[in-house]
Amino acid sequence: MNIYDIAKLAGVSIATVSRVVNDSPKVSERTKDKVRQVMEDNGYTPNAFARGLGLGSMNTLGIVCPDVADIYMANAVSYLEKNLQGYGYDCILYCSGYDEEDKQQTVERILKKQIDALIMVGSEYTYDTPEQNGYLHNVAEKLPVFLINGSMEGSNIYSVLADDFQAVYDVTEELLFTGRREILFLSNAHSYSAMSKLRGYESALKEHGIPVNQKLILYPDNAIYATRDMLLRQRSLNFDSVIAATDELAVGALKYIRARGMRVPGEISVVGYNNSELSICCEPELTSIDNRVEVLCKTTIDSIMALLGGSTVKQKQMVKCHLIRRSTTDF
Amino acid sequence: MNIYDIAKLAGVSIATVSRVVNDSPKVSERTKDKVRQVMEDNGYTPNAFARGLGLGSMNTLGIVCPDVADIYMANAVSYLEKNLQGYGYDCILYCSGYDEEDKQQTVERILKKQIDALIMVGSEYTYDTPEQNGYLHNVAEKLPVFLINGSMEGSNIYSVLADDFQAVYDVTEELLFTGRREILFLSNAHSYSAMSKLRGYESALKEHGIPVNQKLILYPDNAIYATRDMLLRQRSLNFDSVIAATDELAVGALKYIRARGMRVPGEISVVGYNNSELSICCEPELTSIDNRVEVLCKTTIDSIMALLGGSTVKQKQMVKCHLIRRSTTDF
DNA sequence: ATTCGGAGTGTAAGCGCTTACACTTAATGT
DNA sequence: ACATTAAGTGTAAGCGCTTACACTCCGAAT
Repeated sequence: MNIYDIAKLAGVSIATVSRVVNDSPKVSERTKDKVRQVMEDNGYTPNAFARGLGLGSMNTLGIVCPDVADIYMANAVSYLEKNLQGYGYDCILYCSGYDEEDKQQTVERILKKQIDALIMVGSEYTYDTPEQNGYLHNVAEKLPVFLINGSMEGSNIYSVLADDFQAVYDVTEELLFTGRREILFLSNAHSYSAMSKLRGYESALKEHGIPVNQKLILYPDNAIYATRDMLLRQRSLNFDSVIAATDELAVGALKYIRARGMRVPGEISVVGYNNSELSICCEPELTSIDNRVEVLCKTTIDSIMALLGGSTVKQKQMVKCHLIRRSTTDF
Repeated sequence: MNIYDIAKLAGVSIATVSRVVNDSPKVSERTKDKVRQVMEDNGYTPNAFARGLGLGSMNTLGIVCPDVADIYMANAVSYLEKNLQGYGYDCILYCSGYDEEDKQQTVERILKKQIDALIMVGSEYTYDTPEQNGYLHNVAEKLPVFLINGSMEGSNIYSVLADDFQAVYDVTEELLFTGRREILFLSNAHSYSAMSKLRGYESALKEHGIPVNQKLILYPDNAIYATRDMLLRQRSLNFDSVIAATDELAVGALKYIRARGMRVPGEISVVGYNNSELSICCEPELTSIDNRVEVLCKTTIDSIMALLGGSTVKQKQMVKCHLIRRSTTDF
């Protein structure tokens, strides 16, 4: 059943059928009704490939993230998909993995699809050196690339970032104000946002004349047990508070603290990041920095729509984080 | 830059270029190398729409779930996407919401895309009456539909289910064996798998001569605080154990129990469902039924590939659950 | 009465690819 | 030496749609 069949059945030309499908104002209401009836009666759906060929677009975006199983990314993807619907866009999801090679391979796959724009969720897609940049620039040559929490210079590349630096700077200060001096920093990776957080931590310490102790900066795998076990393996590690780059890391720290029989926040304060479901699941409930995925995603969507609509768009936008105070801190 | 340009530059016909793109054995290696070189030099990517038009497929599947922000579904989607990659399939993700109307609308959107098969994650896509069936059958007329945790009769519809009935039956028995008699059952919905779980609970009680107390069957929203608060609102609710249809509900129960100052599992045992990250995040760590998303998804993928490969496939397959024993039960 | 213009519709030329079929070589068998 | 075949390549006809352009009406303007 194709456009010719419908045209024949409705007694019109294919051009008219096409116009009805696209709700062109050039067709009289009477004709529209007639054609629509025939389409409905025959369960006709226009062939998307053919439309894509003719129109040059199938109204599809790509969303890439290292892994949707990660709560944070799942939230982002969920928000993006649900809100892109309203604009008539569908989303192809790519889980690229964390591995450089896999990420590149994912990009190859994406290039083969005819996508209108690409959204990359996660600071894992930030690169400093030109060689690393390479593959993303290849993509950007063909379609606009939007980085959420990632940052990269380049034409056709746009980033929306949380102000992680400031958020960690501020919370570090708060910990200092409540008398904490040995603040353990748990990072999840060497990604852009992880680095921003770390710099926020270091800057605040320096600002207040506290030397940065490298032993207090750890990089466990981003999982609860992995973090707990790594901490348990450390010999003679003393700290009176923890800032973690994700809630998983923070909960891992809580598990460690519990294993050592210490009190939270009495002996050790803990601050998590992302304000995920984990932060209200654990005991005591976790003070966590909310980097507001929804706002990040909303901003990104607005930019995409503006760009696809022909407007020009800011290449870099920043969103403030919020500190959500719960029971693992005494401020 | 299209196939004609490449053909001209390589000094061959477009048929040959096409054959090279599709790695046809009918082209000599020498010609392949030459054409590939030209393609590479010019950064040529075949137009996916045109290929789709010609081939009748773009190797794309649809994945629908109510909401990827839900950890359980995020895990499923993640597994599906990562493993479908290897077969050369990309996935369009649809978050349908829980609302009937929204689900229907999602299906409309899906029908407009040219997809090879549809995977629906979640028992929310189960229907008993023919009228409700309607819209899913419409889809199934056009492409094969695979339900993960859903169940529906119909041609071109395939379901892969966890044996939730047996899992809950068994764990209910275990609770009875350890002397529990007032088992609170927390359900998340009236979906198919939720019903299976409930029937498992009721059957086990009946089997052991314990009357089913309807007051002990509750349906909170599937969120931690919502569950806790609902329990706090109940007057004179006594129970010595909890079986929850999700980990969120179970953690909500834990929060309630803590708020009431009771001990787990001493005074109250708790069993969750899905064995998600939450179950190792909370305190004490949660005994949870693992319905093995990976196995469900793996089974589904195998079925899809078999079907698309032309084989016939079982319309209904069942996967056994595993009980993961942690600290909220004393068995 | 005649011209003009706009509304509605049809014709046909793409869009960029796949592939059946035809064709050209060159190798093989007799 | 000639028929036969296989391997490699080209030609052209789709695939199902969009849309520029042409055309036909018919009412309004002259």
